[in-house]
Amino acid sequence: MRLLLADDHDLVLETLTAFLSAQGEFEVETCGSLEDACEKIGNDTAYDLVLLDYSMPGMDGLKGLEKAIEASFGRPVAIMSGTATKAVAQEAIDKGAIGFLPKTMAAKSLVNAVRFMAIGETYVPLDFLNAEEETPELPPIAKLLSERELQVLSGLCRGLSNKELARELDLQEVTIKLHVKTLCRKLEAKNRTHAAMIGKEAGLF
Amino acid sequence: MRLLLADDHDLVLETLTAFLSAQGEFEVETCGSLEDACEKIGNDTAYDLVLLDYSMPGMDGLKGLEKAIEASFGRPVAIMSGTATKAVAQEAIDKGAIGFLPKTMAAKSLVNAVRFMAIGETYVPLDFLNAEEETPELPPIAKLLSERELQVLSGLCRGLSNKELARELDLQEVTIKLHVKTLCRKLEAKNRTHAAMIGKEAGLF
DNA sequence: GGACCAACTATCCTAAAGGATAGTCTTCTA
DNA sequence: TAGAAGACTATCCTTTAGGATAGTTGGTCC
Repeated sequence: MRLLLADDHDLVLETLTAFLSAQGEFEVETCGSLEDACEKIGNDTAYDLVLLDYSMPGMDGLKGLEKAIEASFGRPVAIMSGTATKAVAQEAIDKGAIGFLPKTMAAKSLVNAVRFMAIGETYVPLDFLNAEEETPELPPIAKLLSERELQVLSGLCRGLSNKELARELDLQEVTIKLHVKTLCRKLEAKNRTHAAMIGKEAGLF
Repeated sequence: MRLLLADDHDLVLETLTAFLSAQGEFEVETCGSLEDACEKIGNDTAYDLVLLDYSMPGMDGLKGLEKAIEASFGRPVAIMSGTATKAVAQEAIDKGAIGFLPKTMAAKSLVNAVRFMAIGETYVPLDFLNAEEETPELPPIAKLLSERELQVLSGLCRGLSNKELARELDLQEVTIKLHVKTLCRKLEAKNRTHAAMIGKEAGLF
């Protein structure tokens, strides 16, 4: 079974290669960028599985995945990552990846996953998909504000005036002013500009 | 020689362990969080070297490094990371780490680095330290603005009024207004709030 | 039903922002 | 050394923001 591993972290690449090779059933080739990977895929006749690191030169999010899939003529391509979220995993699958491997998975599971994917079965670790959404850190500020206030804050962040905001939300200008005031009070902001910055800082918008 | 590896990425942890063990000269123990690492360091008499992943539960930047160093009573502790910058590496050394290992280094170099650090020598890969600073992307917007305008923009981002800004910069309020106007023109912002958001978005401040 | 609350509206007012035009410096340069 | 350019100031004006106070509506809780 022939594998292609692509990762710019040589340490990971080499140790992983050593590990898989030691299983006796895999013939592993490696490279350090998406470009090299596509070239190898194009030149060589057949890898049973291609494993791409998510944060590797040339990847540019999942655009690199699409390129690799295109180059591979339907043979399995999977994504592995140490940092990517559940959402990214889902998107990778949607874009045609045969699987998603978080680097937090056990090495033993990896072997099975690779066998699985090489025969064309989609693989994503269940515990990863079922994990709690890892960003409940957004609402500490969002919880303070009502829905309307969040809409208004969003407008502030886009530099809208009260009048424009009133039109957009189909409200009177005075009402917007009121929301801006309470919003500033809740966020402890000195004015609309400050409020917008606090919202931005908190990662909203 | 006894090593302790701490990383929440099991895949990396296990393959790395397998690789180092295969060298025949290392006895490797592992754990998956800073807390576990500190406990092991505390209980056990002597590791020749402790290797901590930079982005691991409990690390909280380099605060975790300080905790581990404290727990280790002067025995060598090093940081490894796949993403951290040169600046982080420097800071780690400043805070007492015996070394810094990017995951982009070759596995073979790792073995030498580990030997080196275990005998108390500081190790950071030269090519990593000499690498170009990877954030010259700040000035594309900053270059458009004069020094004064940047100062004013900074004030906007802190939610200051023109009057406060005038006091801070020891200028007249009208002058601040002028700067705000030209600044908005250059940034193509509709108003001060929008300008502040653009500045924030661009990573200034 | 009454108390309460949230969202919204109205009127009135002051302060701040935003814009225009003109003028004073200093500094750099043709 | 004239003149262009940048930073700053002055005066005048309009629009917007921000704040206070009071009133309406619709829903929820007891």
